[in-house]
Amino acid sequence: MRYESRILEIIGTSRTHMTAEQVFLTLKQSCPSVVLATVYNNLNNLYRQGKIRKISVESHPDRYDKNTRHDHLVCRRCGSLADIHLADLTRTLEQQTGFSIEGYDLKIQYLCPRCRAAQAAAPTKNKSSDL
Amino acid sequence: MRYESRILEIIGTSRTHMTAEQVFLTLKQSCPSVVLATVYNNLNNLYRQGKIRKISVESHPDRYDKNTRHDHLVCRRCGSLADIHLADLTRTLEQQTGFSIEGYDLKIQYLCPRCRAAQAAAPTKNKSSDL
DNA sequence: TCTTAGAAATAGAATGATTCTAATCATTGG
DNA sequence: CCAATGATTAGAATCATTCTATTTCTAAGA
Repeated sequence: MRYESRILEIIGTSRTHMTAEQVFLTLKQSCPSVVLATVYNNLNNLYRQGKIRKISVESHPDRYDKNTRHDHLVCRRCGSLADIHLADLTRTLEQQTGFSIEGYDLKIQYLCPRCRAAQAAAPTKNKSSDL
Repeated sequence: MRYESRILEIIGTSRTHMTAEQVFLTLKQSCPSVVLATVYNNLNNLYRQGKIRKISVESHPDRYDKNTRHDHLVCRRCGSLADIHLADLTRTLEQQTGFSIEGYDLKIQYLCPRCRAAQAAAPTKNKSSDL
């Protein structure tokens, strides 16, 4: 896993939620010979090892995020993701479900500030960008 | 939207979380001429209208579910989904985030009873079935 | 140092899910 | 009866992701 640490670094330092493609393009700058499949392999390994998170938003490619405990705000209009740190629910959920749980994903749908503004101005439909 | 109500009915009465393909196959029994693209169109419309839910589990095709407020248990081994009714967090989340929120998705990772048993018996890796 | 086994990376084809495009088919209002 | 509009169909196209086969590395022994 020659690229693992580099990929981990890229994801760890990114302020956005990158797709495999974006990770690939970034990595390619320092390692021009790397190939997309390798990035997928590495991302999957890191994910299986629990070192990164994988976030699927309907109708968007999967995104990867550092593994610190936090939740996500998802804009229902442009699909953009924002991190948010909320109280940990693990305890509560274990009590409520009666299961031993391994984790959870909480995605909150809202209208991001940008889309809120856009919608106020003109109720158009567009796909965006800075996820 | 000739098929909308029928599709809504199929999803509403299903005890499982169906993929577009499964909805298609079921619908085809009563409407043999229907086509997969139509099912996708209808599902997307219903989803946009907020009449059904769309659930994406990494590495599995999207699944559709009735729109009653509930959460999901996702087996990290076989990807199966189970419904669970937990207390509504909307209020709490609005308070904590400071945003007006439109909804949320809570997916709890666990090991489903079947996989728990399988793992106890033999720690094999298999993909399963009854989502 | 040379050899080799196993792991990882590469290239590119293949797959699977989903969307798109264009053509056809109702249904409704005029 | 005739557009006009919107839904459906067929099938191609796209996009993300995985797979297969081949090659390259690397590290451990001989």
